[in-house]
Amino acid sequence: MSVPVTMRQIAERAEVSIGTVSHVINGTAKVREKLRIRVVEAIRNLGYQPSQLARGLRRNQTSMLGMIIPDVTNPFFPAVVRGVEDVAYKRSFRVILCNTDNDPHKETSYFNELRSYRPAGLLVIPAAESHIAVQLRSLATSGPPVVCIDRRPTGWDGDVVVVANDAGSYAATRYLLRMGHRNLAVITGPLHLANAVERLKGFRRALDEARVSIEPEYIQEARFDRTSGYHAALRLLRMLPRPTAIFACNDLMALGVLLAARELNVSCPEELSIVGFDNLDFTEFTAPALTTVHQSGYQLGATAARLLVERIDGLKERPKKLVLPIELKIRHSSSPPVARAAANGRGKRYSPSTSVR
Amino acid sequence: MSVPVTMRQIAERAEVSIGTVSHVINGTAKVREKLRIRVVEAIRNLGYQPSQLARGLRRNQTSMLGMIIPDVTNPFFPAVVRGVEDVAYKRSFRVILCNTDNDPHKETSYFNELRSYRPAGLLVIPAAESHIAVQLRSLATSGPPVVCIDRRPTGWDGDVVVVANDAGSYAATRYLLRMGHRNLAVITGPLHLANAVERLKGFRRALDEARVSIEPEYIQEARFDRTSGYHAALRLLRMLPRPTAIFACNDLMALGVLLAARELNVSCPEELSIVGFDNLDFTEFTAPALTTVHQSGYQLGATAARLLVERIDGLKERPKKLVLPIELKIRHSSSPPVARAAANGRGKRYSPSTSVR
DNA sequence: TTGTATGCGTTATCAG
DNA sequence: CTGATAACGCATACAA
Repeated sequence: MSVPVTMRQIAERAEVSIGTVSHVINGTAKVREKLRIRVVEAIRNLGYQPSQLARGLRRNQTSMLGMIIPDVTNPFFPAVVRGVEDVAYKRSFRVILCNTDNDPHKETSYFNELRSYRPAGLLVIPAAESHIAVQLRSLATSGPPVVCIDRRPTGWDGDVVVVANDAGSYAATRYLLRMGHRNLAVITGPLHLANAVERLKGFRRALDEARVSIEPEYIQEARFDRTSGYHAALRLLRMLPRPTAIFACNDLMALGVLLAARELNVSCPEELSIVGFDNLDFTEFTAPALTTVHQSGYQLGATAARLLVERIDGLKERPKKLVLPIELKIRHSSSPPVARAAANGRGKRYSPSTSVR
Repeated sequence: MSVPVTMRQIAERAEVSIGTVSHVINGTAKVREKLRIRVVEAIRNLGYQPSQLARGLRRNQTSMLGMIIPDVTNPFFPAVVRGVEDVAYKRSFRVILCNTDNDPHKETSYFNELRSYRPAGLLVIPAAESHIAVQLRSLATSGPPVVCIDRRPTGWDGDVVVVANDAGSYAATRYLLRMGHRNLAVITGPLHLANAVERLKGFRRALDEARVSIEPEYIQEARFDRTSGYHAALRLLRMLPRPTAIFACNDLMALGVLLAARELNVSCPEELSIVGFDNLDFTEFTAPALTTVHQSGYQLGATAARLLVERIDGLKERPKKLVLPIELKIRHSSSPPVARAAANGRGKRYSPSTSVR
């Protein structure tokens, strides 16, 4: 029992051929009940566990789903992983997770290595500077099916599951505008990322429709993390006139904004409204609680996994682009601009009685 | 180029035998420079990628590290994963992550399946009701090395990396006692978990040393998540006399306590001091910011991975238990008890002038 | 229905 | 140093 038990041993134990054993395991041929039982018992008794390595080699396919993500530590991704996990597990696929650390080289190396394990399918959330599209295409015909999540790498025209980024920031911006803000700033993600671009686009669209103009320096590009959001906010909050509202294109950056505001003694939401994007757990517990655009990481993952499984099952339709809906969660980091903001030089739109609450 | 290229093809291309190719790839024998170059070029040109499946089958060992964790979604674990990732990657091991959803069955099935991929080593953070110890032992001699992280499953006497749980809660409790609290309550994790028990033990030890007694109902067992922490806090806060301080054995539960306190209009820290454990990111941003016991998930993972790699390299010493240090982070959810608390019937230790701030 | 034999892509053992 | 060749554990086409 110390050395791994193989099919041969259970064949001997059950006094059948090794081929028969394989058949009862895979249900690939009818086996006389008597023998079947003997085989099953032998398997149980010897605690036999088929070698995935041998099986995969022979079939040229394993039952693993490879999943490549930029950073487990980013609080948005774990929910996506869970979504994938749950639907994969039901279909008896196992998911193996690789963390690229947002490093394109690591991404490439994981990608290649993963492939050589012959996974049934691949799920990838591209890294920031990902060049993965070229490798992805190379296996478009021959390799396992791939679906990209959350970000579409430039040059990739296969399956993709994303959220309605554009609609999300559009809704957030409209909300700010309706409350009377005219001095809006935005902190975007890295603009070589498709989703960062889309979020900026939604923001601009809302502004254009409302015929509100924006100074170029009110558009700050950051890296989707807290620190870069914090620094961008510092720059913004020192500008004159100071923006009365900042839309941060994800919650991590919104948190950075909140921290910067605290540091500069700019009160939120009285002097500064902040809106984020993602609806991460912590947004409920910051002070004040963050208004944000909700997107479901879990649904993102689950949907992508479902699509991937369909592809594995042989779905031949042309590449799909699935877009998940978003929802604006209004909490306490946003309010109408108050007179104090007007002191910065813009017109007064509120009487002094609209005081700080 | 559409079908995977094998060693045979690069052997033909380089006009050498397949064995030679293997030798240049693995450096397992000296090869004449001329041939070596030809081989290397062929590999580059054809974009050859060795089949990990075949290699693993032959060697009965792959270069994967299997990692089993209860729940990616639990904010403490991603840091651990990152720690593992970083040291593994440097040694050119790839880690494959499996999420058990805290389900012992899933844990077992992942464990067995993982084994059949012949990973070089296994890292496991046992699930709550884990019975994995028995399977772990079965492979103690024959299977790949295993190191357990964070929790030692009952019955497992192999390698383990944990934090100084006992010392952590001891420090937290002493701190509360020194500030004058005498009416302490604790919310523990599931008490079949070794680390939950240790944290409770540290709490008790501090109390015993200070000769402060505690009513049994002031010790509430919960499940290490926010919801169960919330409910436990609700129960606690309705007791008379009401505790003036609650030590929650992890931050998620501490957050639950904070929420419960808000709901019941019990102000923190004036009427209730809260101390957590873990020092998750969000603890800095709650209102008030949480005092908590810091433990480094990253170090936990990195240390465990280092130990595992040593074992893979053949380290034969007897099982190690590595204990990582902790550190108390004092923030704003804790303060000396005030007179108001005394209204519950306990002695007055503070003059009324120590008012609510 | 069941057994036999071949090959999946490598590595490792041996001759040469 | 290099080239055959035999496993590794399994699935499968084919024979019986």
